[in-house]
Amino acid sequence: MRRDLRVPGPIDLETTFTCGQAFRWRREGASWSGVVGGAEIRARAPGHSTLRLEVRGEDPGRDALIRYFRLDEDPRVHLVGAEDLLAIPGFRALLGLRLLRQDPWETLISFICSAAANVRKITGCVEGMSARWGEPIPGSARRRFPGPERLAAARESDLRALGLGFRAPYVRETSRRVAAGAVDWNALRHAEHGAAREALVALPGVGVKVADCVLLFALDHLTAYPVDRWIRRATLELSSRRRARDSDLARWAERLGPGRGYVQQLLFHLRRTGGPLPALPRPPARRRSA
DNA sequence: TCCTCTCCTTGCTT
DNA sequence: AAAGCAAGGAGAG
Repeated sequence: MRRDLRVPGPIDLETTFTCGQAFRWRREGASWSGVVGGAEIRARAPGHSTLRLEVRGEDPGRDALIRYFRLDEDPRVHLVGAEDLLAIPGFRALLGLRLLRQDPWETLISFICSAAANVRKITGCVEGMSARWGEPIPGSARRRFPGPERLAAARESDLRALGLGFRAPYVRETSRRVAAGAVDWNALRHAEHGAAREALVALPGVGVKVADCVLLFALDHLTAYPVDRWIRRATLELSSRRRARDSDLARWAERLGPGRGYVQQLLFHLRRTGGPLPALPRPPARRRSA
Protein backbone atom coordinates (compact mmCIF):
# COMPACT_ATOMS: atom_id res chain seq x y z
CA MET A 1 0.00 0.00 0.00
CA ARG A 2 1.02 3.58 -0.50
CA ARG A 3 1.31 6.39 2.02
CA ASP A 4 2.10 10.04 1.47
CA LEU A 5 3.34 11.80 4.59
CA ARG A 6 3.81 15.53 5.00
CA VAL A 7 7.34 16.49 5.93
CA PRO A 8 7.87 19.43 8.31
CA GLY A 9 11.23 21.00 7.47
CA PRO A 10 13.89 19.82 5.03
CA ILE A 11 14.49 16.18 4.11
CA ASP A 12 17.34 14.48 2.29
CA LEU A 13 16.98 10.73 2.04
CA GLU A 14 20.50 10.17 0.74
CA THR A 15 22.21 11.51 3.85
CA THR A 16 19.49 10.22 6.16
CA PHE A 17 19.96 6.63 5.05
CA THR A 18 23.73 6.56 4.49
CA CYS A 19 24.95 8.64 7.42
CA GLY A 20 25.59 5.67 9.70
CA GLN A 21 22.54 5.75 11.96
CA ALA A 22 20.63 2.94 10.18
CA PHE A 23 21.91 -0.05 8.25
CA ARG A 24 19.00 -1.53 6.36
CA TRP A 25 18.41 1.14 3.71
CA ARG A 26 19.75 0.86 0.19
CA ARG A 27 19.13 2.48 -3.13
CA GLU A 28 16.64 0.57 -5.24
CA GLY A 29 16.15 2.19 -8.63
CA ALA A 30 14.68 5.65 -8.18
CA SER A 31 13.79 5.07 -4.52
CA TRP A 32 15.20 3.69 -1.26
CA SER A 33 14.37 0.27 0.14
CA GLY A 34 14.46 -0.37 3.87
CA VAL A 35 13.07 -2.75 6.46
CA VAL A 36 11.03 -1.34 9.31
CA GLY A 37 9.57 -3.93 11.66
CA GLY A 38 7.76 -6.47 9.51
CA ALA A 39 7.61 -4.31 6.41
CA GLU A 40 9.74 -3.41 3.47
CA ILE A 41 9.41 0.29 2.83
CA ARG A 42 10.24 1.95 -0.47
CA ALA A 43 10.72 5.65 0.02
CA ARG A 44 11.03 8.74 -2.13
CA ALA A 45 10.80 12.41 -1.29
CA PRO A 46 9.44 14.19 -4.35
CA GLY A 47 9.67 17.93 -3.94
CA HIS A 48 11.30 17.50 -0.54
CA SER A 49 8.07 18.28 1.29
CA THR A 50 6.34 14.93 0.95
CA LEU A 51 7.58 11.50 1.89
CA ARG A 52 6.08 8.96 -0.49
CA LEU A 53 6.15 5.44 0.91
CA GLU A 54 5.27 2.10 -0.59
CA VAL A 55 4.69 -0.49 2.13
CA ARG A 56 4.95 -4.24 1.63
CA GLY A 57 4.35 -6.90 4.26
CA GLU A 58 3.10 -6.06 7.72
CA ASP A 59 2.03 -2.43 7.63
CA PRO A 60 3.39 -0.55 10.63
CA GLY A 61 0.58 1.98 10.27
CA ARG A 62 0.62 5.66 9.52
CA ASP A 63 1.39 6.82 13.05
CA ALA A 64 4.26 4.38 13.49
CA LEU A 65 5.81 5.56 10.24
CA ILE A 66 5.47 9.18 11.28
CA ARG A 67 7.27 8.29 14.49
CA TYR A 68 9.97 6.30 12.68
CA PHE A 69 10.79 9.17 10.34
CA ARG A 70 10.27 11.78 13.07
CA LEU A 71 7.77 13.63 10.91
CA ASP A 72 6.09 14.83 14.10
CA GLU A 73 8.65 17.61 14.33
CA ASP A 74 10.79 20.01 12.38
CA PRO A 75 14.36 18.83 13.07
CA ARG A 76 15.57 22.42 13.25
CA VAL A 77 14.04 22.76 16.71
CA HIS A 78 17.00 20.70 17.92
CA LEU A 79 19.43 23.42 16.88
CA VAL A 80 18.50 25.64 19.81
CA GLY A 81 21.80 26.38 21.53
CA ALA A 82 23.85 25.25 18.56
CA GLU A 83 23.37 28.32 16.35
CA ASP A 84 27.13 28.89 16.13
CA LEU A 85 27.41 25.75 14.03
CA LEU A 86 25.33 27.29 11.23
CA ALA A 87 28.34 29.39 10.26
CA ILE A 88 30.44 26.31 9.51
CA PRO A 89 30.71 25.73 5.75
CA GLY A 90 28.56 22.79 4.72
CA PHE A 91 26.65 22.48 7.97
CA ARG A 92 23.50 24.24 6.82
CA ALA A 93 23.29 21.98 3.79
CA LEU A 94 22.94 18.96 6.10
CA LEU A 95 19.71 20.03 7.77
CA GLY A 96 17.78 17.56 5.61
CA LEU A 97 19.52 14.70 7.39
CA ARG A 98 16.66 13.41 9.51
CA LEU A 99 17.33 11.59 12.72
CA LEU A 100 15.29 8.38 12.68
CA ARG A 101 13.48 6.83 15.65
CA GLN A 102 14.48 3.19 15.28
CA ASP A 103 13.78 -0.06 17.06
CA PRO A 104 15.99 -0.28 20.18
CA TRP A 105 16.73 -4.00 19.90
CA GLU A 106 17.94 -3.77 16.31
CA THR A 107 19.87 -0.61 17.13
CA LEU A 108 21.57 -2.29 20.08
CA ILE A 109 22.83 -5.23 18.03
CA SER A 110 23.77 -3.02 15.08
CA PHE A 111 26.00 -0.85 17.23
CA ILE A 112 27.56 -3.77 19.07
CA CYS A 113 28.64 -4.73 15.55
CA SER A 114 29.99 -1.22 14.96
CA ALA A 115 33.10 -1.79 17.11
CA ALA A 116 36.23 -1.17 15.03
CA ALA A 117 34.12 -1.49 11.89
CA ASN A 118 32.94 0.86 9.17
CA VAL A 119 29.44 1.51 7.86
CA ARG A 120 29.82 -1.02 5.05
CA LYS A 121 30.96 -3.68 7.47
CA ILE A 122 28.10 -3.03 9.89
CA THR A 123 25.61 -3.16 7.04
CA GLY A 124 27.00 -6.53 6.01
CA CYS A 125 26.63 -7.91 9.53
CA VAL A 126 23.07 -6.65 9.98
CA GLU A 127 21.94 -7.84 6.55
CA GLY A 128 23.69 -11.16 7.11
CA MET A 129 21.88 -11.81 10.39
CA SER A 130 18.59 -10.81 8.81
CA ALA A 131 19.08 -13.09 5.81
CA ARG A 132 20.10 -16.00 8.03
CA TRP A 133 17.58 -15.76 10.89
CA GLY A 134 15.00 -13.11 9.98
CA GLU A 135 11.40 -13.94 9.14
CA PRO A 136 10.47 -13.40 5.50
CA ILE A 137 8.36 -10.39 4.56
CA PRO A 138 5.39 -11.29 2.34
CA GLY A 139 5.62 -9.66 -1.07
CA SER A 140 9.27 -8.77 -0.55
CA ALA A 141 12.66 -10.39 -1.05
CA ARG A 142 13.88 -8.86 2.20
CA ARG A 143 13.61 -10.21 5.73
CA ARG A 144 12.95 -8.84 9.19
CA PHE A 145 15.73 -8.27 11.65
CA PRO A 146 15.72 -11.39 13.87
CA GLY A 147 14.42 -11.15 17.43
CA PRO A 148 16.49 -11.73 20.60
CA GLU A 149 15.43 -15.38 20.90
CA ARG A 150 16.71 -16.17 17.43
CA LEU A 151 20.10 -14.57 17.95
CA ALA A 152 20.39 -16.05 21.43
CA ALA A 153 20.00 -19.48 19.88
CA ALA A 154 22.60 -18.84 17.18
CA ARG A 155 25.97 -20.51 17.43
CA GLU A 156 29.00 -18.31 17.78
CA SER A 157 30.58 -20.02 14.78
CA ASP A 158 27.55 -19.10 12.65
CA LEU A 159 27.82 -15.47 13.73
CA ARG A 160 31.51 -15.51 12.92
CA ALA A 161 30.75 -16.97 9.51
CA LEU A 162 28.76 -13.82 8.78
CA GLY A 163 31.85 -11.74 9.50
CA LEU A 164 31.09 -10.58 13.03
CA GLY A 165 34.54 -11.65 14.25
CA PHE A 166 35.27 -10.82 17.90
CA ARG A 167 31.83 -9.21 18.18
CA ALA A 168 30.10 -12.58 17.84
CA PRO A 169 30.17 -13.56 21.53
CA TYR A 170 28.98 -10.07 22.49
CA VAL A 171 25.96 -10.36 20.21
CA ARG A 172 25.15 -13.83 21.47
CA GLU A 173 25.44 -13.06 25.17
CA THR A 174 23.58 -9.76 24.96
CA SER A 175 20.84 -11.51 22.99
CA ARG A 176 20.49 -14.08 25.75
CA ARG A 177 20.10 -11.41 28.37
CA VAL A 178 17.57 -9.45 26.35
CA ALA A 179 15.65 -12.64 25.57
CA ALA A 180 15.62 -13.35 29.30
CA GLY A 181 13.92 -10.00 29.86
CA ALA A 182 16.89 -8.18 31.39
CA VAL A 183 16.11 -4.94 29.53
CA ASP A 184 12.93 -2.88 29.87
CA TRP A 185 12.99 -0.65 26.78
CA ASN A 186 10.03 1.40 27.83
CA ALA A 187 11.62 2.13 31.20
CA LEU A 188 14.87 3.19 29.49
CA ARG A 189 12.95 5.49 27.19
CA HIS A 190 11.55 7.40 30.14
CA ALA A 191 14.52 7.10 32.50
CA GLU A 192 17.09 9.82 33.03
CA HIS A 193 19.93 9.66 30.51
CA GLY A 194 22.59 8.62 33.01
CA ALA A 195 20.52 5.85 34.55
CA ALA A 196 19.47 4.51 31.17
CA ARG A 197 23.06 4.46 29.99
CA GLU A 198 24.17 2.64 33.12
CA ALA A 199 21.66 -0.12 32.47
CA LEU A 200 22.83 -0.61 28.88
CA VAL A 201 26.53 -0.59 29.71
CA ALA A 202 25.92 -3.65 31.88
CA LEU A 203 25.42 -5.65 28.68
CA PRO A 204 28.44 -7.39 27.13
CA GLY A 205 29.87 -5.54 24.15
CA VAL A 206 28.19 -2.32 25.23
CA GLY A 207 30.29 0.61 26.43
CA VAL A 208 29.33 4.24 26.87
CA LYS A 209 29.54 4.97 23.15
CA VAL A 210 27.29 2.12 22.02
CA ALA A 211 24.86 2.80 24.86
CA ASP A 212 24.57 6.43 23.79
CA CYS A 213 23.92 5.39 20.20
CA VAL A 214 21.01 3.22 21.29
CA LEU A 215 19.65 5.99 23.49
CA LEU A 216 19.96 8.56 20.72
CA PHE A 217 18.81 6.56 17.70
CA ALA A 218 16.06 4.53 19.33
CA LEU A 219 15.04 5.82 22.75
CA ASP A 220 14.54 9.54 22.28
CA HIS A 221 17.46 10.65 24.41
CA LEU A 222 18.53 13.58 22.26
CA THR A 223 20.95 14.73 24.93
CA ALA A 224 23.08 11.64 24.25
CA TYR A 225 26.28 12.65 22.43
CA PRO A 226 28.08 9.45 21.36
CA VAL A 227 31.80 10.05 20.98
CA ASP A 228 33.37 7.86 18.31
CA ARG A 229 36.55 8.45 16.30
CA TRP A 230 34.98 11.06 14.04
CA ILE A 231 33.12 12.93 16.76
CA ARG A 232 36.28 12.89 18.87
CA ARG A 233 38.13 14.67 16.08
CA ALA A 234 35.26 17.03 15.36
CA THR A 235 34.77 18.00 18.99
CA LEU A 236 38.47 18.44 19.66
CA GLU A 237 38.61 20.81 16.70
CA LEU A 238 35.50 22.74 17.64
CA SER A 239 36.72 23.18 21.20
CA SER A 240 40.33 24.00 20.20
CA ARG A 241 41.79 21.16 22.21
CA ARG A 242 44.59 18.82 21.39
CA ARG A 243 43.41 15.99 23.59
CA ALA A 244 40.64 15.25 26.05
CA ARG A 245 38.75 12.36 27.55
CA ASP A 246 35.59 11.35 25.75
CA SER A 247 33.56 12.23 28.83
CA ASP A 248 35.03 15.76 28.78
CA LEU A 249 34.18 16.14 25.11
CA ALA A 250 30.61 15.09 25.84
CA ARG A 251 30.52 17.60 28.68
CA TRP A 252 31.84 20.34 26.39
CA ALA A 253 29.09 19.45 23.91
CA GLU A 254 26.45 20.30 26.49
CA ARG A 255 26.72 23.85 25.21
CA LEU A 256 25.21 22.64 21.94
CA GLY A 257 21.86 22.49 23.68
CA PRO A 258 19.26 19.83 24.49
CA GLY A 259 19.28 18.65 20.85
CA ARG A 260 23.01 17.91 20.80
CA GLY A 261 22.34 14.32 19.80
CA TYR A 262 20.78 15.52 16.55
CA VAL A 263 23.67 17.94 16.15
CA GLN A 264 26.11 15.10 16.75
CA GLN A 265 24.72 13.25 13.77
CA LEU A 266 25.21 16.24 11.50
CA LEU A 267 28.74 16.78 12.82
CA PHE A 268 29.55 13.11 12.32
CA HIS A 269 28.54 13.27 8.69
CA LEU A 270 30.18 16.64 8.10
CA ARG A 271 33.50 15.58 9.64
CA ARG A 272 33.50 12.24 7.84
CA THR A 273 32.82 13.69 4.41
CA GLY A 274 34.22 17.19 4.66
CA GLY A 275 37.43 17.19 6.68
CA PRO A 276 38.55 19.22 9.71
CA LEU A 277 36.20 21.70 11.35
CA PRO A 278 36.96 25.28 12.37
CA ALA A 279 37.22 26.16 16.05
CA LEU A 280 34.08 27.60 17.57
CA PRO A 281 34.25 31.04 19.19
CA ARG A 282 34.45 30.80 22.96
CA PRO A 283 31.18 31.58 24.68
CA PRO A 284 31.12 35.01 26.36
CA ALA A 285 32.37 34.89 29.93
CA ARG A 286 29.54 34.69 32.44
CA ARG A 287 28.92 37.87 34.35
CA ARG A 288 28.15 37.42 37.96
CA SER A 289 24.64 38.70 38.54
CA ALA A 290 23.82 40.40 41.85
C1' DT B 1 40.13 5.78 40.39
C1' DC B 2 42.13 6.78 36.21
C1' DC B 3 45.17 6.23 32.29
C1' DT B 4 47.43 3.52 28.72
C1' DC B 5 48.24 -0.49 26.12
C1' DT B 6 46.91 -4.59 23.73
C1' DC B 7 44.06 -7.74 21.68
C1' DC B 8 40.15 -8.93 19.20
C1' DT B 9 38.11 -9.87 13.12
C1' DT B 10 37.73 -8.40 8.58
C1' DG B 11 38.27 -6.21 4.32
C1' DC B 12 39.32 -2.27 1.81
C1' DT B 13 42.76 1.49 0.98
C1' DT B 14 47.40 3.55 0.48
C1' DA C 1 53.28 -5.47 0.24
C1' DA C 2 53.07 -3.86 4.90
C1' DA C 3 50.54 -0.60 7.30
C1' DG C 4 46.58 2.12 8.18
C1' DC C 5 41.89 2.51 9.03
C1' DA C 6 36.98 1.73 10.33
C1' DA C 7 30.35 4.94 14.66
C1' DG C 8 34.76 0.17 20.41
C1' DG C 9 34.90 -3.02 24.35
C1' DA C 10 37.28 -5.54 27.78
C1' DG C 11 41.03 -6.88 30.50
C1' DA C 12 45.74 -6.14 32.31
C1' DG C 13 49.05 -3.43 34.47
